[in-house]
Amino acid sequence: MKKATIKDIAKAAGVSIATVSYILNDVKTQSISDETRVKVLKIAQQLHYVTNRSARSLKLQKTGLIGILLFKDLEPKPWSDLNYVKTLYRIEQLCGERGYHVIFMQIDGEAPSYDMIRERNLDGVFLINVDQERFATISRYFGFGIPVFAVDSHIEDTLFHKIIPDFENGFRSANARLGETPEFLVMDAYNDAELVGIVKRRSGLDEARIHVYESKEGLNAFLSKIPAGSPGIVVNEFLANEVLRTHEHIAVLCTSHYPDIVPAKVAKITYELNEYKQVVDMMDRNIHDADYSNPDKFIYLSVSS
Amino acid sequence: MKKATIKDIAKAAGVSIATVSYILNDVKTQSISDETRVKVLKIAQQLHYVTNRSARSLKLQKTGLIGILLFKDLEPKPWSDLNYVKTLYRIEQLCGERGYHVIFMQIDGEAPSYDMIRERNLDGVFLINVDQERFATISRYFGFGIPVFAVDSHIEDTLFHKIIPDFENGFRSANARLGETPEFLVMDAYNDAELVGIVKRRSGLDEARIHVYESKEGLNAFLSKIPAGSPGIVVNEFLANEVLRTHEHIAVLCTSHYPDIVPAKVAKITYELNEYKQVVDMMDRNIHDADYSNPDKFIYLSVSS
DNA sequence: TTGTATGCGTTATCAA
DNA sequence: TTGATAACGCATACAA
Repeated sequence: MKKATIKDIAKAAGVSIATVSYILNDVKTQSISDETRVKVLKIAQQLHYVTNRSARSLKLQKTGLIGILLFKDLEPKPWSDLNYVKTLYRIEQLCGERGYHVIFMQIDGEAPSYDMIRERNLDGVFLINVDQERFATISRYFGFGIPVFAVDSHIEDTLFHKIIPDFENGFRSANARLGETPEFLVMDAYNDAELVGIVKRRSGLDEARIHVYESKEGLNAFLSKIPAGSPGIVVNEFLANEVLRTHEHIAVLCTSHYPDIVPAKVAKITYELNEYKQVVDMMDRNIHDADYSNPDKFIYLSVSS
Repeated sequence: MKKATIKDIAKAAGVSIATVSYILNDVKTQSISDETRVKVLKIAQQLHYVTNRSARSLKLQKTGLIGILLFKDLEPKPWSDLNYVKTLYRIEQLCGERGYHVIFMQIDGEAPSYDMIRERNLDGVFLINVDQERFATISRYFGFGIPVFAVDSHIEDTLFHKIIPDFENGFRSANARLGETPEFLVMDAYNDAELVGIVKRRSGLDEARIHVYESKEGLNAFLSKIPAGSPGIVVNEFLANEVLRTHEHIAVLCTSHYPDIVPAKVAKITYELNEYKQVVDMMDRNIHDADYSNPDKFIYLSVSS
């Protein structure tokens, strides 16, 4: 049993292909008699018609496809997957609500091929965890006006949009929750040196008081030099439990969106995933109006209240 | 700057469209002079030509698209995401190596729309965590000969392939590692009642000695009735740490592929993700030879040695 | 209010 | 060894 096409519907209804297309797409500039409209719609349903996206894409030069490219960590941390998957879920859901379908692809190894992006004619792209170097390579593959968003990455580039947690307000809230000025900061290494620098600067703490996580041993060595009871801040909830063994007076910035793993009594700053709604809307507009350009190149995930 | 097409190459090279297509696709039945071949290939590269998959799909009636549909849990557990994402990564990678692209979609809510499957003409589909009921609905959407694989689900259906951990050998290894007969079993509730039943039966333990996890409180109530020191088995590494507080003599079946979260001293049974290679190969063959049919409807992830 | 005809970029059949 | 050309299924400008 082959799939029904517009032609099949037209034949069954005794009308032309064009008429069927008008009705199915609800084209406003055409006026169709109610009689033929209901007839065609009914037959379409009977034949289980669905539109063939390959054909439609070819015709419209729009595929309705969004790429989510995940750049794998060089040395993966157990928790990074959780962060990424949460982002993936959120974006997929929002794209789905707007009628887009999502192509998911991991970027791995030294010389990955980005052909997919051009072969599939993606309407928009999200890059998760991209670092500066690979970004330079990949950015040559589009820039033909398709909207690109970098998530959890900091890119020195004025052309593309970036989405990162609002560290500035995050630290402000953390300080407020601590009640006193923090004396140390423990943070994740991320994938990208730029992003680490940003977090460091936003924290307002001296370099000497900041520890970038590499290993449990390194972290413990750092903590052993901090007097017990000193107030501190931890960026990334997955590092919090380790710190809590020795230092209880901390506030945690839950940048991985899994606050539940931190004990309830600890001060937690969580982030909204709601900003992605704006982001996907922005992308949507960008796709429809080729000349739409938005000056907000930075989108910050806001601190939950 | 518009994207170059075969036509552009043909014009630039002074040959016909057909010739270019033959060369690019390396069609064996055609013989092409070396001269034109290198000329065309060179121009194609200069123009940064990539094939337009919409057009190719339309013509070939094959899209090179594999769907991975993730059925969200009704009450999600924090660890289930980790399991799913691991599977997603693995399948995407294997599909990518074989030239397929992956469409990822979450299935959620009461009345999800499965139109994507038919609109995009997927070449193959993986269902993750599907339950019996939704499977019945979705199975009507294909069955037009496209290969379907159910992962981490147990479906009463002889038409489709299922992939689940090899519980039988898992329990056998666990028993061996314990050194004595286990006296209790703690396991995850999964999404699907069928799968729970399977695990229970394979364990060989009485119903009264089996606890299906619902909440921490329930688990602790169950454990409080088990004498300390009794040997037991835990299915799913994410439950292990909770059990370990009171019962140390356990063996853990790491069905979520994150064995690292369990302390090193504990007996762990891990599963291979290698079987997915066979699975994707099977799918690949299925796609190319429409009449290929494989009798092995069950694929078990094997226990690591 | 409806129909005809063209083209989107490919692949593949047949002819040259 | 190459080239015209007909589909694939759809959307739409233009005719009727």
